[in-house]
Amino acid sequence: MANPRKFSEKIALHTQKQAEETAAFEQIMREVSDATSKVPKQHLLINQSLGSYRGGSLPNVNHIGSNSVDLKVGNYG
Amino acid sequence: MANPRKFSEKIALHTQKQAEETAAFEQIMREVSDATSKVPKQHLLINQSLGSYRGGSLPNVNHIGSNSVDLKVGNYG
Amino acid sequence: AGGPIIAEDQARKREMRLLKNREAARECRRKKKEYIKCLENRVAVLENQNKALIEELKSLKELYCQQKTD
Amino acid sequence: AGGPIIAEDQARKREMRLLKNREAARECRRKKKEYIKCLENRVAVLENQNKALIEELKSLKELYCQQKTD
DNA sequence: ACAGGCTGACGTCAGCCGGC
DNA sequence: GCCGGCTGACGTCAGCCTGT
Repeated sequence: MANPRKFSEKIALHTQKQAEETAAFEQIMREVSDATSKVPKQHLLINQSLGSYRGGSLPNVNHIGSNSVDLKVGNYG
Repeated sequence: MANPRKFSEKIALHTQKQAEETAAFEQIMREVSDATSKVPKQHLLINQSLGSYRGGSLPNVNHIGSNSVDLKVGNYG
Repeated sequence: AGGPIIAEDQARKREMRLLKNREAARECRRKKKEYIKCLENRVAVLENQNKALIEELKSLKELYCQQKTD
Repeated sequence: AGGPIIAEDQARKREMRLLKNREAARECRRKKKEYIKCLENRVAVLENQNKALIEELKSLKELYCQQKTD
């Protein structure tokens, strides 16, 4: 049941899990972003220029004909 | 070069990446654990009983003959 | 007699089975290939999310430690 | 004449190629199967690490927000 | 029970690419 | 150049599982 024989069901399970995990990932990223955007106390300092840089290059599985979806992560700044 | 033809090289690349990512994962987990173990200010309250519970069931790819290694994550409490 | 006629039917039955299984094998290979692509893509996505989560954890930890010294 | 002898050599050459390719195909199928298992196991590991990182991020965020109200 | 759909494994052919 | 190792794709056989 957890490991079906048909490839269609395996693909369906993986796409479903990927959708759920991506939703949870984006949710926690937004929550942390919202929590850190509210300045700690009343300091009001703009110290968010460096330290939160997200600019990694994407793994790029096949580079052509790989039907890759949702490979890059958004910028939750 | 990034996508070899031989299966041996593909497996080697994946195992290498997995080792690096596991090392980075364990390192950041230890760092966060050490940072949170030092009590904030001088409150000295033991409020770490609930909220940091890590006891998820493991995905269990094949349950037999899957040669799974490093499937479970450690408890960095 | 009716012997050769029955033999012809069995031969056609066999060819039908082979034809069906031929097309099924093609579709099965296609699905298997698609499944491998799905796994590779899923690995890439999880890899990026892991890196992003680690970076976010580092940033939040630094913020937490900095604020703890106040 | 030497015609049949050359034909025998070519036949043995062919059988040798077929035998070699036979064993190579078996090993290739084995490696492919092992590669798929590797991918599935890697997905499972990344999945667990992802969940653990998200939980750690939640806990640290709560600690950060709680301390921010002091 | 029995037929049919999918898949695992086999052997073969064709093709790519690195080394001689 | 050409030759040999690996792999992609094919058709076939055997086997499992489900629906009838």
